[in-house]
Amino acid sequence: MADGDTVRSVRRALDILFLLTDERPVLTLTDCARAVGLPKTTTLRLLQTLERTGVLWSDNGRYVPGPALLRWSRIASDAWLLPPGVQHILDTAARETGETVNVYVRKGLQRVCIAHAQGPHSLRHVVRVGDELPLWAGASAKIFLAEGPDQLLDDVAACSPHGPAHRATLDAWVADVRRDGWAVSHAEREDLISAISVRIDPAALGGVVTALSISGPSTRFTEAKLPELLATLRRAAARIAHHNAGQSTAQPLGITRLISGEGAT
Amino acid sequence: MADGDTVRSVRRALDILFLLTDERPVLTLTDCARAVGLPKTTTLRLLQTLERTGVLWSDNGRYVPGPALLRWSRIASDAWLLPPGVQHILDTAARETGETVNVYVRKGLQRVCIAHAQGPHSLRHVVRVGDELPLWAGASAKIFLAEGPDQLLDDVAACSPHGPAHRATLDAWVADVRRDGWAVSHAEREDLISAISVRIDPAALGGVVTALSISGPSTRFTEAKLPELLATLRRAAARIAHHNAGQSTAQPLGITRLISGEGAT
DNA sequence: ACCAGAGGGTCCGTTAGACGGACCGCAACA
DNA sequence: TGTTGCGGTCCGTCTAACGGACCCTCTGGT
Repeated sequence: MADGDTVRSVRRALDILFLLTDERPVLTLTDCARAVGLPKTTTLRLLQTLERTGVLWSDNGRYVPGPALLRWSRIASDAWLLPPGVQHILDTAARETGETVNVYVRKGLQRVCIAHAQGPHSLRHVVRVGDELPLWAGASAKIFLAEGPDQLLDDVAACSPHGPAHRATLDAWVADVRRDGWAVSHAEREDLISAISVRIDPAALGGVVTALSISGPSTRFTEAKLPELLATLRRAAARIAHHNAGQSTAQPLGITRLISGEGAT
Repeated sequence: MADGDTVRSVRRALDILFLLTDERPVLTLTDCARAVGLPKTTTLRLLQTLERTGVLWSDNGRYVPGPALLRWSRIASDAWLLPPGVQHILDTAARETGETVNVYVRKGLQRVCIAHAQGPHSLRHVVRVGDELPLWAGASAKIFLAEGPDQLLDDVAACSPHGPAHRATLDAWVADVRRDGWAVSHAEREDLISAISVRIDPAALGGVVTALSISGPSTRFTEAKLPELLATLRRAAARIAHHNAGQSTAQPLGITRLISGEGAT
């Protein structure tokens, strides 16, 4: 499936929707057009389409998130077993440590951020929900590698920028994680960034392997600080597991098998 | 702006996304194709487009909500000043009364459901987030009419199925709401359905006029039951207002002026 | 009062890209 | 071993998305 096998106008419409951020939840025609690099006419037509379907609301040329997004919000949170209370747990951990807290799941040879909270530090590591990161580096990547089959290690090594020789490193990481129950990374994927990660009990999340991580500038992730970060991390992971176990109304969702399923995208 | 001024393929893609519901968060190609009435080929192309952008995830022909929906979830909730805790308040009210609880805002000559919770009764009134209802009938409609300018009453009466003569009824309703602070409706818009509604303090919601309502089969909305329902409703409205006032980090959002702005769609 | 500039929105001829019928391969089932 | 139902691919047709030119309004400047 080449990229051209997708519908251009739909891609463009989604590009526009992706312009929405926490910081700028209001779009204007000209801003959109500039940002997505399309003529105003085309942009307007897409915005109007989004508006008429309730995805956006508009008035006087200002476009804001519409109720359709709220509808999907509910469905998506349920499907991902991320009830509202989980966000509060993440926020707490972010406040306690001052750093960025992220939740990842694996999708094929990538890990995807499905929830996050940011601490107060002005120098912070920013990963947004939906962002995809590789598996060949990073603290949470190691969690997934340790859970996956050997085949996964082969596949990841194969597509690693360090080449197939990276496989030995992966094996060492996996051994560490299996021994310690947690993982740390310093400037592996990106300079200056460190992270520490643990697994959330999959039993509480429909069997989906999920990694919880705290990340930030390496200068704040010293050996001396790690135990404290790890403690916060473990506490948060336990609270999430407990929180979900509480409302065990959680039916076996389609997503369960889906995410754990193999097969590189 | 005629309907033809919107992009067909985008409309179709959104139609597919609207197939997602709480009950059926997993889509398959053939199901979608049947539901939206399109050839499999076209449907597949749209699904693939949604998948490649992270809006859906797929594996073995099963499509589930993707992380992009989670990303928007966050943004939409913030923009609408509906932090996670609000849902819990609605759920509580739904459990206490056994009925359906809805939150509406006005958009032009319509009211739109922006949040809801369902009670345990198997016979229940179902309104989903994003659904648009008219202003010429219904308990929460009366709340909005009482808040709006006289012009609004004219416009609503003009498009009412009861004809312009309906204007007198609207005036009477408005007088009732302004006197009592709440509204009730019995089988006004739809047979067998009753509802009771109050206003949530706009000050807590960025100045947006918002109606909170409880609705269900008329047989359960007897005169004797109304005081109890009203008490629950008022308590929930106060809790929501208080909850939002608490986290008054709520910056003045774009949506604020937008929703309160006049102008029929 | 007048102009300049920017922004939202409309019109319409062109053509590229979305469309969908025919087809394939696979798995379950009889 | 034929049949059905499903997810997915191919490719010629033609429609519907595109975008340049244009208009209107509002705002700020002088």
